[in-house]
Amino acid sequence: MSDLLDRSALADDVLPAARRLLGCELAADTPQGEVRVRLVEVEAYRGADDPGSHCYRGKTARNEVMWGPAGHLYVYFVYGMHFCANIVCLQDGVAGAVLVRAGEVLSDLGAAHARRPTARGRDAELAKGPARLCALLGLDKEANGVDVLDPSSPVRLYAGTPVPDADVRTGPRVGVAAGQERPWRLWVAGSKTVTPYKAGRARADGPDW
DNA sequence: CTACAGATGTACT
DNA sequence: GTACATCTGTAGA
Repeated sequence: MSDLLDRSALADDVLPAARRLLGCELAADTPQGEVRVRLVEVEAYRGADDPGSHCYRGKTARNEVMWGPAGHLYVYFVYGMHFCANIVCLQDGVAGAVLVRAGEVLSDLGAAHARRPTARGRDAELAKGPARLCALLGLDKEANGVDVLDPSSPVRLYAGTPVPDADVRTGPRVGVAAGQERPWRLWVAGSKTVTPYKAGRARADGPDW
């Protein structure tokens, strides 16, 4: 058990925020009890200069919370089927968020498998991928805008155990215009729960953290 | 591993 | 209408 993450860890810029979110623990109340995961893969988005961001074209009803204060959830529905969750970063009025892409289950595995039968008993598939992680934690449009740094919220973000620099890997994003190859995807080396597809090539030499 | 079908919100033309 | 801006599950090799 650990304390909630400090909100200031998300305030400065999306890349250091993403770096800090690795190793944090996201917990949600579900009918099967509290489900908790350790974040092992994240991806940073910043509205102003990222064509891949939902906010690149400005504020809409859908992406509104991404423009708000840090520490809230931005949950959106995609492809008519799936939910994905971001943790909002930066100052109120500035669009930025970190997409949570994968996690390792820390809570009861039986309950987790009951929530995600399509994992077919494979622990590594419980929360591998942003929509799977949302399904596991029960995050849907009801969770949009929730403050995960409020201890009374149904979804909470704990500081967890920081990941050493030596274990952090970064990769360029794919499908983004040339010149945007900044290491905005970060993951924990060696985790079996990281989405391997669209493999941005791993690099141990990140920016100067 | 690769391929593609899935069911349908959101923002665009 | 159409593409999709952050996909998943299943089938088949």
